[in-house]
Amino acid sequence: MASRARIRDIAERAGVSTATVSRALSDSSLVAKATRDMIKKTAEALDYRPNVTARNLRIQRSMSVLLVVRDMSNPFYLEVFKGVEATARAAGYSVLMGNTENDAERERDYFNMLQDGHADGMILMTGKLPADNEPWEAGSPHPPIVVALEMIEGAGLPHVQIDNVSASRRATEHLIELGHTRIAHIAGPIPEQMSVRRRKGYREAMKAAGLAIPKGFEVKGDFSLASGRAACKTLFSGAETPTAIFCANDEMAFGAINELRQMGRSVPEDVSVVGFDDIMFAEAFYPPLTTVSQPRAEIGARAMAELLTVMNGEAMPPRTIEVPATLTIRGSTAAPGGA
Amino acid sequence: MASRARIRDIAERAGVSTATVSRALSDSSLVAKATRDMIKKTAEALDYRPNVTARNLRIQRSMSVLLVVRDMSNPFYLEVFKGVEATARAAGYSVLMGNTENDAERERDYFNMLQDGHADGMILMTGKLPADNEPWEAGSPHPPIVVALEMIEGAGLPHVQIDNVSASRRATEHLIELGHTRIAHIAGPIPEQMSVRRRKGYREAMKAAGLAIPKGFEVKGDFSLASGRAACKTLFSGAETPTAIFCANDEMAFGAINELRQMGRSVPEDVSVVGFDDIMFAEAFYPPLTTVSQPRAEIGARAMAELLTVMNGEAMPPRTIEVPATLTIRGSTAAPGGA
DNA sequence: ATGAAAGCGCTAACAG
DNA sequence: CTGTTAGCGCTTTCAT
Repeated sequence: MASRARIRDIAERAGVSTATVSRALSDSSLVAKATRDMIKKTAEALDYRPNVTARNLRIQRSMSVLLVVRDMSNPFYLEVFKGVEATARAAGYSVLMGNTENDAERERDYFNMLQDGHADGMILMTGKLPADNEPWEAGSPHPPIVVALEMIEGAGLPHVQIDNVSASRRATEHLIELGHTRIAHIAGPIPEQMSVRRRKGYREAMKAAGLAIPKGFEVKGDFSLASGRAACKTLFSGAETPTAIFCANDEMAFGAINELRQMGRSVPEDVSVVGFDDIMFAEAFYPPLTTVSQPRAEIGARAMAELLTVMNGEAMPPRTIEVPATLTIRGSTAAPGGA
Repeated sequence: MASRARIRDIAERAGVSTATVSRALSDSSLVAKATRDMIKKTAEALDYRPNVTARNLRIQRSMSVLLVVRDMSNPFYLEVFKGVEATARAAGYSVLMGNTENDAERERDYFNMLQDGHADGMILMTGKLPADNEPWEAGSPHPPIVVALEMIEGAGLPHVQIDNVSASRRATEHLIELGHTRIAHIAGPIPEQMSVRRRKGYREAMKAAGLAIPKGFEVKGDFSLASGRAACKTLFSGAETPTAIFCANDEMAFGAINELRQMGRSVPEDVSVVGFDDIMFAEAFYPPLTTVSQPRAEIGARAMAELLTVMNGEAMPPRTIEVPATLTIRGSTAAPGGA
C-alpha cells in the first residue's frame, strides 16, 4: 500500500490550488466545467481517495452512527442491522456496532462515543439510558438518539417500534378464537417496558373475553430458550394446567415446546403455543410456530431514517413511529383437545 | 450537548501547555506526578473527552476495523461478531459492519475503506477479494486483512478457520459408524472453497470406508433452507435413496428434515441427517440436530487478534490458524432402519 | 472562477 | 520535566 495520493498531489499535477481540487471533487458549481473534468481525471489517474478522517475533522462530523444492542448474539437483531446498514450506507454513513451485555460501564462507554465525536448519532435498542444519565429537560436539545424496538419513557426521544400491546392482544385473541379458555403467558423480564406491554396485551384480551387468569398462569422468563423451558415446567406443575401458552418471544416458545415434548405432550394437539418476533427459524421449527411477525428490516431502516432527520437538525418534537406487526398463523396452534 | 471542552481549555484552566495536557492524559512518565494528577482532575471537572477524529488524523489511524460478510442476516455470524467485537474493544478498536450481498460494487467499496483511512484493517468473511483486485506479489506488503471462516487461496493472507475437510470427514464417519452405507451429501455452492472442502471430507470418508457414492448422491445447495428442501426432494426422486444425509450446513439440514417430514419419512428412524455449524437452533430443533460445532466466538476473537498483530506490523509470513471443530451428536442420527 | 490562508483538535519532534 | 511549534489532510472563508 504505497503512500496514498493527497489532495495536494492532485493540485500540483493539475496545476491548480488545493481549494479548487476540493471544490471540483465535490462538484461545486464554482469551478469551471472544464477544470472540474480535468481535475477529476487527474484524481482518478492518481487513484485518489479522500482521507475521511481529515474531512471529518474539518466538517466536525464522523459520518458514522452507533447501533447499540443488549445482546449481539440475539438473532432477532440481524434483520434490524441489515435495515439500519442499508439506510445508513445510502446516506453515506457507516455503522458501528455496540454490545452492552447489560453492563453499565459499556452502556456509558457507548454513550460517550457520541460526545467524543466517534459517532454522530445513536440507535438505542437496549431499552434504557445509562444509569447515571441526567435526563434532558423538555425542550432542551437532545443528542441525536433514536430508540428502536424498545421503549424509554420520559426521555423525550423518538421511538420506532410496533404496538406491542395490540400485537399481543391479537395473538391472545387468536387462541381465544380457537376456543381456548385456559391460556397462560410466559412473560419476558418484567420491569422492562416491552415485557410489560406484551403482558398487558395478553391481559386485555383475556379480560375482554371474560376469561380469568388463574393464579400461576403468568410466569416470568428472560427471553432465553432455557427460561422458556423452565417457565413451561412451572406452568404444568400446578393443579390447573393451560391448554394454550402465549410466549413473549419465539425463543421461549421453542423452549416451552421442547419441554412439552419432554413431558409427553404434543403441540398443538395437547397444548397450543404462540410466540412473538417470527425469527428466522420459527418457520423451520417443528411444529412451525404461530407467532407475531415484526417487520424487522423496516424497523431498522425507519430508525436510521429518523436518526438522519434528527441529525440534520430538523428538530420536530420527538415522535413515536409505529410500524404494523402481523400475526402469522402456522402449525403450533389449534383448537383445544386437538379438535 | 454544549460545546465540548478541548485540550486547550484544560491547558488554560490548569495553567500548562496543551502538550503537557496531552502527555498527562496519556500517562506519559515525562510529566511530574503532581501535575499529571492536577491535569487529570481538571479534565474530569470539565468533563473532557478527547476528540477521536483529531487524534486519529494526527496518528494516521482510524482505530476501527471493518468486518465484512456476505449476508449479514445469517445467524451463524452472530457469535463471530461477538468474538470480534470483544477483542477489538479490548484493544481500543471499533468495529464497522459491512454487508456485501455478493455485490461486486459493495465488495469494492468496503475494500476502499481501507485506503481512505476509514478502517485500519479488515476481517474478510466473504471468501473472496473484490473481482478487479490485483493480487499482491509474494513478499510485498499486504493491506492488513485477515480471512476468517472461508478461504482465499493464493492471496497470501492469514486465515482463521476450522479444518473443514477433517470435520466433514468426521461427520461422515459418524454416519458410517452407525452402520449407514447409502450416505448422500447436500453440498454448498460448489466453486467455493468451503463447500469444496466439506464435500472433500465426505468423499474421503466414504472412500476410506470402501463405500461407493452412487450417481445423484451429491446434490448442490446454496446454504439456504429452501435449497436444503429442494436438494432433499431431488435426492429422493431417484431410484436409489439414501438412509443418511450429510448437509454442508445446518440450515440446509433443517430444510432437508422439513422435506423428509413432508414426504412422510421420519428422522432419524428412516433417514439420519447431519448438519454443519451448530447454529443456535440446532439444539432447539426437532429432532435436535447432530452437527459439527464451530467455535464461532473463538474464531472471531482469534481473527481479530491476528489482525491486531498484522496491523502492528509484526509481519510474519501469513499463517493459517486452525481452531478445532467438534462433532455434536444429538437426535437426528441413528442406526439405519431405526434400529 | 480561482488562490491564499486559516484552522478543525490533537500529538510529537525539538528545545530548553 | 515542560513549552513551542509544526503539522496530519481536508474544507472554507476571504480575497482577487
